[in-house]
Amino acid sequence: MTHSDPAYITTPIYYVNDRPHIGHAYTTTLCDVWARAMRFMGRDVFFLTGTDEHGVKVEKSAEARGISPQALADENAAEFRKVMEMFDLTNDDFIRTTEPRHERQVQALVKRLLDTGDVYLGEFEGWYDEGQEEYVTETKAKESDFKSPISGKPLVRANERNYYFKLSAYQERLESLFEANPGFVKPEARRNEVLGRLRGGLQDVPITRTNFSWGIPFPGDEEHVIYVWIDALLNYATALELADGASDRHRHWPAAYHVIGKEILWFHAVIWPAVLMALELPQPACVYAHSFWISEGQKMSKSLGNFIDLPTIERYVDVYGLDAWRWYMVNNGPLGATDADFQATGFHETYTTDLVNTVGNCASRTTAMLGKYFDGIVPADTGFDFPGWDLAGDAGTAVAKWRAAMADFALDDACDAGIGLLRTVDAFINATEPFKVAKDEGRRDELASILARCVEAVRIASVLLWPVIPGRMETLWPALGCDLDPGRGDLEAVAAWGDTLKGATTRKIALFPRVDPATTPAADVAS
RNA sequence: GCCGAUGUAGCUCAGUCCGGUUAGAGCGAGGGAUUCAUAAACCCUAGGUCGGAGGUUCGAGUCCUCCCAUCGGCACCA
Repeated sequence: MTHSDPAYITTPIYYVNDRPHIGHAYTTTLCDVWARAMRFMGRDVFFLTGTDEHGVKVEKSAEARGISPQALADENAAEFRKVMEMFDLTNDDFIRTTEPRHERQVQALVKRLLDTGDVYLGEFEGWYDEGQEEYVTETKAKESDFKSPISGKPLVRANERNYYFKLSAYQERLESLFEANPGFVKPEARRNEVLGRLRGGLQDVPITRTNFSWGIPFPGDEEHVIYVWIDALLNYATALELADGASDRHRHWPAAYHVIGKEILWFHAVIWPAVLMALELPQPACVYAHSFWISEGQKMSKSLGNFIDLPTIERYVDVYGLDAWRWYMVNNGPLGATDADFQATGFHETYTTDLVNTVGNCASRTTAMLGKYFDGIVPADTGFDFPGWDLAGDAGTAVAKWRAAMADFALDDACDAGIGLLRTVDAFINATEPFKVAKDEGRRDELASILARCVEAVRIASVLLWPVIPGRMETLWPALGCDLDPGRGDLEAVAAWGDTLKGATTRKIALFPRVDPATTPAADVAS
C-alpha cells in the first residue's frame, strides 16, 4: 500500500558442500519473520538468500563422486531450495554464485577494485601441506609441529602469486564507521570482539587462488580464480544488480540487516565494509551475528550423529506443526551472543506453555464465550469502566514494544509483546469473571464490554504474532470474523484499537492441539 | 598461550554498573480453589554454601585479589 521505505535483509548464501540443517533453517527463518513483519508494516522488503557454490571443497567432493562440480552444486542447491518450501519462507530471490548474473557482476566489481588500486598482484608465502594441497596458517603449522596433521610429512615453505585486497588501507575508516554506528554489529558482545581484533591491526588479504579452478576467473588473469569469500560476499550486491546498470532493484540497497552466524563475522563486519568503501557503495545498517544451536547439551557433530538435519526437523513439523517450529526457533534460539540448546523436552514444553495454554487457550475461551453469550456476534463495547484495567492502552503499549523490538531485530521480544497482550487478556477475564457476569441478565452491558475488549485485544495480538506463526493466525482471523491481509502493508491501521469487530460473526476455535508427549520426538530421545 | 565472557532455586535466566531489611521471575514439580476455555487460566508452595578461597567494609551475588569450571574470539575459516 504505502510501499516506500525499502528494507533489504539477507541470509548468508549457504555452502552447497554442506547438507542443510537446523542452522540454515534458523538463519533463514529469522530473516523471514523480520521480512514478514516489515512487509506488514508497509515497507518495501527485499529478502535474499541463496547458495555459495564455488571452491575447492565442492571441486573435490564432485571429483570423489565422479560428477562435475556444477552437477553437485545443482543437486545440493535443490536441497537448500527445499528448505525454503518446507518452512514457507518468503524470500524474494534465491541467488546462486554459479549463475551468469552473479559471475558477470563479480568480475565487473573485481575489475573495478583492480582499477582503483584496491586490488593488486602480490606474493603469498606460507606453510604448505603437499598431501592436502593447501596452505595452513602459521598458528596451525606451529600447533602441528610443522608437520601435516594428516600425513605426518613435514610442511614445506611455499609461495604463490595472488591478488590481494588492500584491507590495511581501511583501518581508520573502519574504526570511524564503528564509532559512528554503534549498532553496526549486533549483538554488542560480537561488536566488542570485532573492535578488539581491529585494534590488532589489519593485513591485506588474498582474494584469488591458483590451486583449484572451480571458481570465477579473475578478470584479465584467468589462471587465478576469485577466492570464495569475496565471490560469496558480493552476492548481496549482485542480487540487486548493482554492477549491471540501471535496475529497479537498486532501490533496496544497502541492507538493513545482514543476518549471519557468528563464524563468518569477520568477513561481514570488517572485510565486507572495506570492500564496500573501496567500491564507494553505502554501508549496511547492521550485521547481525547470531550464535549456534547445540543439541541436547552437546555440540552437533557427525560422529555423535546428533545433527538436527532436515528429516529430524520434518518430524517436529509433522507432530507440532510448522508454526510451532518457527515459534521455538525464534523464542528459544541463539539470537544472542551465547549458544542455545535444542531440547526435545524443551520444545514440547514451549509448545504447550506458549502456544497451547496461552495463545490457543485465550483465543478459545474468548470465542467460546462470545458464542455462548452473544450467539457468536461481537457486541458493541458499551464503555463499561473496569478500574485498574485498560486493555486498549495495553494493546497500544504492546504494539509500540513490538515495533521497537522488530526494528532492533529482537524477534523474541516482539513475540513477548504479542503473547504478553494475551496474558493480559487472560488476567482481565479472570478478574472480571464474564462467565459469572453472564448469569445476571441485568449486567449485559458489562458482559458486552468485557468480551468486546477481549476479542479486540486478541485480534491485535494475532497481528503481532503473525510474522512468527502466520499459518495459525490466518486460521484464527476468520474465526474472529475478520479478514486481514498482511500483504496490504497496513499494520498501523490494523493494529489500532477500535470497534473493528462489532457485529462480526465469530466461532469457537482451537488453534493448537495438545500433543501427547509419548508420540513426540522427545519420546524417542528418552528411550 | 593471549584477549574477552560466563558460573544465582531441577531447567532457563534477572539482579552485580551507582555494595544495605527475610536473594527474584518464568518453566517444571507439589497442593488448593474454580469452570468461560484444549484437565486450560487463577491462588499458594521452592528454603537455593548467589562456582571456590581470601580481602576491603558497620554491612557484599553486588567492590578487590587469587583459584576452579565452562564458553567465545585469536584473520583467509563459510
